Amino acid sequence: MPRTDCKARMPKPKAAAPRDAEKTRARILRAARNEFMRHGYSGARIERISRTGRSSDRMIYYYFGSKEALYLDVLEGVYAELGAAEAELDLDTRHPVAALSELVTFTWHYYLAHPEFVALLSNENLMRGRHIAKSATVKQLSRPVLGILGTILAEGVRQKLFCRGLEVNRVYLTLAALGYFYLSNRYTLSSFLGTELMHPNQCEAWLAEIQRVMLASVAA
Amino acid sequence: MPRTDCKARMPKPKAAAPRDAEKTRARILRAARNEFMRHGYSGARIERISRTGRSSDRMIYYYFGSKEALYLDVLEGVYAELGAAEAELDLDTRHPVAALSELVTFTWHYYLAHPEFVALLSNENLMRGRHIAKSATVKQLSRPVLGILGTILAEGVRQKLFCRGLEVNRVYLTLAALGYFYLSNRYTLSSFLGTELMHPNQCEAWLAEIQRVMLASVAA
Amino acid sequence: MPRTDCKARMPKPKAAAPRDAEKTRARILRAARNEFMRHGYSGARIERISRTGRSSDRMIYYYFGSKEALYLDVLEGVYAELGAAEAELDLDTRHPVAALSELVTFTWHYYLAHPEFVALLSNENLMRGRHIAKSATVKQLSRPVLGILGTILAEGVRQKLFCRGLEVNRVYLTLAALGYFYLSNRYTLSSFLGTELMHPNQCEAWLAEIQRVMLASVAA
Amino acid sequence: MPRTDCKARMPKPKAAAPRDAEKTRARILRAARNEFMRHGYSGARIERISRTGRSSDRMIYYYFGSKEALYLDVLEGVYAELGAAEAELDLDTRHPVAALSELVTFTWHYYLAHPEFVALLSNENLMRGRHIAKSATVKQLSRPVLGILGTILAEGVRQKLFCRGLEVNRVYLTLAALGYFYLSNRYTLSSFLGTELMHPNQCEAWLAEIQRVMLASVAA
DNA sequence: TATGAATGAGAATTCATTCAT
DNA sequence: GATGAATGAATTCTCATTCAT
Repeated sequence: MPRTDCKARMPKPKAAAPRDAEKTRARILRAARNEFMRHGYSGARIERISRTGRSSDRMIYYYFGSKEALYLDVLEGVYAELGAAEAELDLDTRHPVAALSELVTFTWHYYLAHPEFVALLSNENLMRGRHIAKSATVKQLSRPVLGILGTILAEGVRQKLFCRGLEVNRVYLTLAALGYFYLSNRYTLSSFLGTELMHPNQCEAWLAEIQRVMLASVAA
Repeated sequence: MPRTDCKARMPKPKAAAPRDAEKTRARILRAARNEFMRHGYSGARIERISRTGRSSDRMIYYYFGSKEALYLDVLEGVYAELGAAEAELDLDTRHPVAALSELVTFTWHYYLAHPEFVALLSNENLMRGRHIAKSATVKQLSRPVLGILGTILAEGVRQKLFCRGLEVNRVYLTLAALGYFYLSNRYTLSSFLGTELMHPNQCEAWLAEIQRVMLASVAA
Repeated sequence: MPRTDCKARMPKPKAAAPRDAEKTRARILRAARNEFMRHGYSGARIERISRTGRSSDRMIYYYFGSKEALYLDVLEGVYAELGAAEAELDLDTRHPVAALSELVTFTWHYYLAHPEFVALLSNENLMRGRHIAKSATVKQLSRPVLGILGTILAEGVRQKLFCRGLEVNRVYLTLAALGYFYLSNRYTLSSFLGTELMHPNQCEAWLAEIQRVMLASVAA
Repeated sequence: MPRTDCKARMPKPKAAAPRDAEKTRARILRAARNEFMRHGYSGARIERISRTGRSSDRMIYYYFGSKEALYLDVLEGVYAELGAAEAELDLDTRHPVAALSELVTFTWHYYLAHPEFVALLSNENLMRGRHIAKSATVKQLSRPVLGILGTILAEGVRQKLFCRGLEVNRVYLTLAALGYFYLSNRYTLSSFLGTELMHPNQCEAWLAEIQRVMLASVAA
């Protein structure tokens, strides 16, 4: 039982006394996002969050009320950001192949750049969507991506580039699955496949593969 | 007083105290698998496991030594079972399309029938593969599937049914991703897509879609 | 209902929950010292400490982090107190015999008045100095006694009262051994010798004996 | 939380199946002596004893009944051995100085060769002689040393080599203290004095010092 | 004579949360 | 808006000990 870190309260370390509600709240939220990503809901520790966020346990309760509420806030934030990013997508649906390709790229890069999104979603699913079911906010968040994809597919069919009978939900599922799974399961996959999946070259190659598969699967 | 049924009860009212090491160990293991699946590593409770397994906390430590060791044992078991199932696959590689299709079906049904496999793998990845990295056993387990798939692809190319340049790892990733993601993320997906993904019809339809995508992606 | 004395009691019937960190910490430390003295490290119980210290198990971890850290804190405190007491010694080294005699008396009385010092040291030695080795603090504590004794001996030699060739370390060892052993081993000794060693008369007599032996052993 | 040693019960390691009551008992006793020496009563672990003694927890209860009874057995053994060794002392009391010197040497070497004696006695004292008080056996054990020492002192006085008025108990206490303390407190002393007390040279020198002090303290 | 399985009481430690200022 | 002190209910794990064979 080595004494690596000293957990005992020492008299007044006093590092930063913010006095700025917004910033404190934001720091906590950022720290929480990181903590929940790394450890999941059960594994996350209030104390670690408050420490990382240079605040105190007490403040977390002051601002968020409970661990669960904080978690929900994080979750909603992560969803909202994705929604916002999707809303900014400006695809030229007149060129369905290019548009689809761009959508694939966007999705992949989003997952890649937002590991916390992937981790939090996986965690939420592990908990059988317990929190997401509760969140009114998440349900109201617009996820325009299905609409966009629908438009692309329709135009593709009209231009006889894409085959008929494509279901937007299924195409989206394929698109998401190919990007998400590669990242969410990278640890066990690396071990199984013996490849360093996160190496930039590998990532690029995988994006190309997703593109290839997606196009093949919708092609007329 | 609790209900006393016809047969006279001896002074030991204990639920079950069988002097059978193998069975006790197995019951604990089964209970643990279920608990870790439902709650992840951190959320799992030793006490719940011992209760479900009709044993005691103490016996868990007697047989497994620690929560972590128990978790590892569960993980290894789940892996070993998949390996064994894959080893029993008997595909006729002379017909590559049918063989690939069967492999897809097998994989999908395996995930579907073994939610604990999906959940435990997701959890392990959430923990950044911490435990799997430690397990010598898991690394030694044979996963013959890559070999099988390689043979199928080679034969497909030889018969000019499949396109050249396919990488077995990537094809496998696609195959796994399409099945795994649908199930691992069903809660958030259901909420987002507004579909009841686990309805048998939906499941069947999704298997058909995986088949379609897979074939399209390897077709010559 | 517990006795309600004249002053009206607020809803908190708790024994003592003083919002005074210093006092709480001190109470715990005192209780711990007592507990470790009585039962040694392994035998000591966190729960007993928290009860005696009118606090809670939780607070012990709040302030000290672990049982081991608490033990170390106690040990350091006990050492520090001895160091402080030695530092206050004001011996007139011009009269070496009297000074030595006073030092003997001081040491004996210190051991006698601080059974926790004797017990904790014995316990620490039983554990092969495991904790003391870790403690940076203990090593830095000044124990001026060797210096003082050195001066006394030198002056005694100069005045031809003490014999030449005395080694300060050995003289100190003798001095300490004679006092310490009598107290540390009093239970087995009482049983063996059939004397009530802790009777005040016996104690006084033993001090006289130490004086006699010490003087005889340094006399010219 | 590293998994250094595997504490889980593995199916049948089966190393040695003694089938010799006496030997098994003896092995357990030896292991117990070692364990109690190293860890004290509270710190000692039945399981470690059974492992070291190549037996099982169950056997300890079979032969000794309880941890406490085992401890007592060890304690009594250690005392009995000392008594036996003292009984074998064959000092020529006609030469009191030489005889005293021999007794000193014997005592010192006994302590040096039997660290378990020193440790167990210290531990017993830490527990305020709780067990020794209970043991009828220990009380009956003859410790002839006081008689021997008495004879030596009387003869020394008769030969005008030793001073009058010496009390055998006190002389014995001095003798024991000087040897015992050096060894029992060697860890804290080493740290304080900065000497490697257990180095053979140091040990020899200390024996010489004890001789010197003893002679000086009894000399006429 | 021996053993593996089982147990209950307790041990240290953790954690989210609330109180008082 | 902020903080340090305090808490109670768990939670993992340990330990001496007994049961059944």
